[in-house]
Amino acid sequence: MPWKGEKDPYKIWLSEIILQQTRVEQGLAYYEKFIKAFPTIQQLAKAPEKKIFKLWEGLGYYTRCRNLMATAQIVVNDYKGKFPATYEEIKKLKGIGPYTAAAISSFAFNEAQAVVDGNVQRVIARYFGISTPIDTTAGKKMYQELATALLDTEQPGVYNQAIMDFGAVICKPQNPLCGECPQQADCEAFKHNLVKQLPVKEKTLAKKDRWFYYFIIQFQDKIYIHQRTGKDIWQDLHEFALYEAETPVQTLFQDLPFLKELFGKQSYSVTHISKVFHQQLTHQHIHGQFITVTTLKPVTALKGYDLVDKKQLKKVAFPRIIKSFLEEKASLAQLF
DNA sequence: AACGCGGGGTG
DNA sequence: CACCCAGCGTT
Repeated sequence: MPWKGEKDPYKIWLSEIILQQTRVEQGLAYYEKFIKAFPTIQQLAKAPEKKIFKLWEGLGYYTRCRNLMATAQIVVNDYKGKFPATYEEIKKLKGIGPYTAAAISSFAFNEAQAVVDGNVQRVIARYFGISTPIDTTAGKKMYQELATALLDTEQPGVYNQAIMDFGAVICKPQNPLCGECPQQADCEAFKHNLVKQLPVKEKTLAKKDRWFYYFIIQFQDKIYIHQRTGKDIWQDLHEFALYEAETPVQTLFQDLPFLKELFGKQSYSVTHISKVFHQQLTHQHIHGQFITVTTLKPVTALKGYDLVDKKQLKKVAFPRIIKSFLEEKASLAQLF
């Protein structure tokens, strides 16, 4: 992995933000794209938002991207482009919590801060046979304290790297390699046959279904899109005119009140209806359908929307379900 | 303290 | 299908 042994705090920071709740194999290509496009934090700081979002497209947890841009600005403007060098200063930056601050300060500056991520929690819970849930305040405090006590303060960076690698390679979530584990004899979970049950997590959230109907409103060779705001999913990504329903729509699309209100007395025609697309999020299942509507005049009721040429769509960052639709053969045929 | 945020791999 | 991933910010 290109960030192993890396000492440039910019590169370490970028890799750690990308890797938050993200598998190394998934994040690697994004890291390489970003480093290639923005070799320094100065170049990242002056890049247009749109370009950065487009590079982040598909990676998920999009507030990470906005925080990335904010932190690049802060480092360039308030720290003269030099990344702050202590845990406390680093942790003040946007999108950087205890884990990321510990990672950057130990890897780049050799500060004695213990990283606690999912790997470390799992290793500690098993090794010491601790059943305190990892997703509670008491649990987080306990694992952080233990990790801090275990830290090799002479070489914190190497130690942090090692315990995370150990968790990722040997002490894996499922089917850990206890047979070849050098710590087997001292592992409380192994002794008591509790490896499979540790670590303990307290809450499991229910998954909910949502039905999204995207109206691709075409006027000449242009389509209305807007950027999502608010606290819902896909923060800052773009989308078409959205009608969300709590249950699947049963009526004919051309009769939908949503459309009638949008167009008022203006005429419109539904020219294409896509199949139903699906996107699985961690706690939501999105059912999405795309309805193409053609009109001869601009739609004044679409406030906050941009009328964008179809050819420009490839420069815009969309959620995966919209990207899937745009890349599907039938969609390409009817839209372009 | 509880909750929400993505997309993808694994068994 | 359930689980989890080099977590964080908001309420």
